[in-house]
Amino acid sequence: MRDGTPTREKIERKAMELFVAKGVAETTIRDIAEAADISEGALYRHHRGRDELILALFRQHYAAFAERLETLQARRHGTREKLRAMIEECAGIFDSDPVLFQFLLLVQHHSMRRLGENQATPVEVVRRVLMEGMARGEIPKGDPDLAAALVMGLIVQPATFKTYGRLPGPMTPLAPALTDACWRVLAA
Amino acid sequence: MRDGTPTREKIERKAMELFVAKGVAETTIRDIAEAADISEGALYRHHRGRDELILALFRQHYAAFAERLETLQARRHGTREKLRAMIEECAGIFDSDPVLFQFLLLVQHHSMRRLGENQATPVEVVRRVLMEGMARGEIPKGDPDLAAALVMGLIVQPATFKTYGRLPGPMTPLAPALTDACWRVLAA
Amino acid sequence: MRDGTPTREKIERKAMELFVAKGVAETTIRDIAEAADISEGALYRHHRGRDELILALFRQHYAAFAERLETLQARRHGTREKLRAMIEECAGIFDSDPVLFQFLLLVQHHSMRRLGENQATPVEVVRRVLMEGMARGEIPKGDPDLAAALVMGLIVQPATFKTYGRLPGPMTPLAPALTDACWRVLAA
Amino acid sequence: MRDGTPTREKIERKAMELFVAKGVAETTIRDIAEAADISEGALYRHHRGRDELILALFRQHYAAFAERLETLQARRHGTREKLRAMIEECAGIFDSDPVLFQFLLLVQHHSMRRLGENQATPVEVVRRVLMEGMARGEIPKGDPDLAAALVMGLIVQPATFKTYGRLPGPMTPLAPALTDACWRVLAA
DNA sequence: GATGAATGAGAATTCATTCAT
DNA sequence: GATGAATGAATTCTCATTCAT
Repeated sequence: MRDGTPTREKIERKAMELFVAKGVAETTIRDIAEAADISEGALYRHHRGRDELILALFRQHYAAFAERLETLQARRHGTREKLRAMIEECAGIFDSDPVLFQFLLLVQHHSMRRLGENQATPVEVVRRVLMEGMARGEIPKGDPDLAAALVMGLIVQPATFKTYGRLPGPMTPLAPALTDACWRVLAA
Repeated sequence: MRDGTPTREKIERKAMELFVAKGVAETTIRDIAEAADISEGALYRHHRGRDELILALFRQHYAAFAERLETLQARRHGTREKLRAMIEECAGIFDSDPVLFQFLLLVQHHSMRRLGENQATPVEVVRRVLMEGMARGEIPKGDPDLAAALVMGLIVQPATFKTYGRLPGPMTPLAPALTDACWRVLAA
Repeated sequence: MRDGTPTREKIERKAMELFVAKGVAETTIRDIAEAADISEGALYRHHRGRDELILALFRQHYAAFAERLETLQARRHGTREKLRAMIEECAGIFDSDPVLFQFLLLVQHHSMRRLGENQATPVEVVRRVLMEGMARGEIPKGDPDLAAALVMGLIVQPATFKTYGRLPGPMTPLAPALTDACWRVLAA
Repeated sequence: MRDGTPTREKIERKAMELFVAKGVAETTIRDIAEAADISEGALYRHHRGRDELILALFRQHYAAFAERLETLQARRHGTREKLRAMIEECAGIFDSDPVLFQFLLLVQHHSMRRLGENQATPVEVVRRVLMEGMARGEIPKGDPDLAAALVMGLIVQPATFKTYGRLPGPMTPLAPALTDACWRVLAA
């Protein structure tokens, strides 16, 4: 019997590419089916519908991304070192799989509202690292949510600039500078 | 004699509210007409079509916003002071007209690609301020685009957090802290 | 401005004809639009969707039918006379608007489940007339629901036979015989 | 060695249940396959297709039902006794296999049109019994089709009421009353 | 000037049936 | 013999835009 797994993967990969390239709302089922080289109807064997596909895609990668960051930070010691590792990872993903990165960080708004409470998120990981850093006295005490917002801003916005061509080249070489920037902001 | 302007303004205001609340793609002409309390057909007396409405809305406010920042910064002396004034202005808009702020900074991506080269943008203003600061030696020389990205990130991301309820309260009280953060990041 | 009422009426009349001729499930929106000589989309200005159209059609005529029976029976005195009038009315409708009659009595099953408690129904009218007849001692006391079922069966089944061609000719000439039959069944 | 028959029977039984519960048009191949715990494809090993399944189901049970009635009536003497036996049988089926009864008498309309001329039907049996009763002078002469319609109505409508919960309890206790009612109607 | 009915071009979805494994 | 993935043709529904009144 035919195995549907490769098809499912192709659908999801192509869907993500289209979402990033054209926008989620602008991408139709037909677009996806065409890109994945299957019929429109076939898509429904793998996902209940358009919305479910988007959400599944988002949840799945968002959670995986959060987990990668979590694993990385857990292996390091010291807030600065943890931050450095996470930023490097972000930059690495941006360079090796820009579609994924953009999908997670730029396409997100609509999906975020449906994520549910106990979904692991990259923001949560960052926030926790910073809170623990504050607890250990490595960075001055303050609002951990604000701190997380600042760190996220220092990562996401350069990525956005790169996406729109305002900043050239890969992101990885920028990682040390971003880590420095974060540190300066935090080490008030 | 009635003036068509109030209707036009009502359309645009309601459209913006809907774009922010539901998303641009998810907002229909019918939604807008209903919210503005006019018929669908009447909308076409004020705007050529849906796309034109969106673009007009965006261009108009984006340019006005850029101009406000430009005026503000021109009146100040010193990069830090200019930055402070611009951040305070952003925070003020966020607090007094959150719909506008969100429309400009969060709903934007799709429109941005069609903005055309010579459209004045807030990012341009920030970038120029930073470049001049570098030229005058007030901040260390570096990539002005990267510097602009970092500053924008430190403003936009906290705003995003506030929008999604991750950070409570108004934005204005945060302005000094954000200015500080920017300064630390820039004053490498 | 164009008045949509004639269109709405045309849609509903043609829909009913098709429902009776082909069956509800077998009738598509396209069928209806074609028969009513409008575009498919236009249908949605008049009804929220297919299901709502069916239900509206059913409720509206079912209630009107119940009301006609109610008015008729209220004007008469004596259970037998009331029954006679109602049966004559049914036969009259069957002959003058067979589509309506068939729609109400044959197409109904699915809709009946969604009718809601306080919907007036022909069955209720018949049941009440019989119950009052029992109270007044005009017919022997018994289960009014069973009595209503028997009366309905004596009307509906001949109508069904006529519909399928098993019984020829119009229904009105049959009315006296049906009234007699009802009376015999009830006057146990 | 496994026999394919149980599977076929399971398919047909589940299909009938679904047809009665949801309606014929609303029941999909997938529904049936799921209920019968087989794959969609496997269904086509037992039936040429959906329509064929429905028709087979109907023909088979309709004919069997007619035959049961025929056998029963043939064993009895006197029209009234024959009627009594048939009504008791109907009530018995209604109580022991309500799904079958409903399928045959309530879900039928669409299938009936395709039944073909020489298909044995319960209505035919009833009609013949009544015609013979008229010939033998046991009941007054009249239109045998009308008589059959009246008898059918007195059976089917109470069953319908029971199905929709308007009449409570099993049907068998009602059989004598229904036989009486038929007799009164016929013995004009 | 305004209205909202109507159009027409998709969009998502469903589903009987076929077919590779 | 069985499976369930894939197809393709409908089907329902949406919506920007036009147009008669």
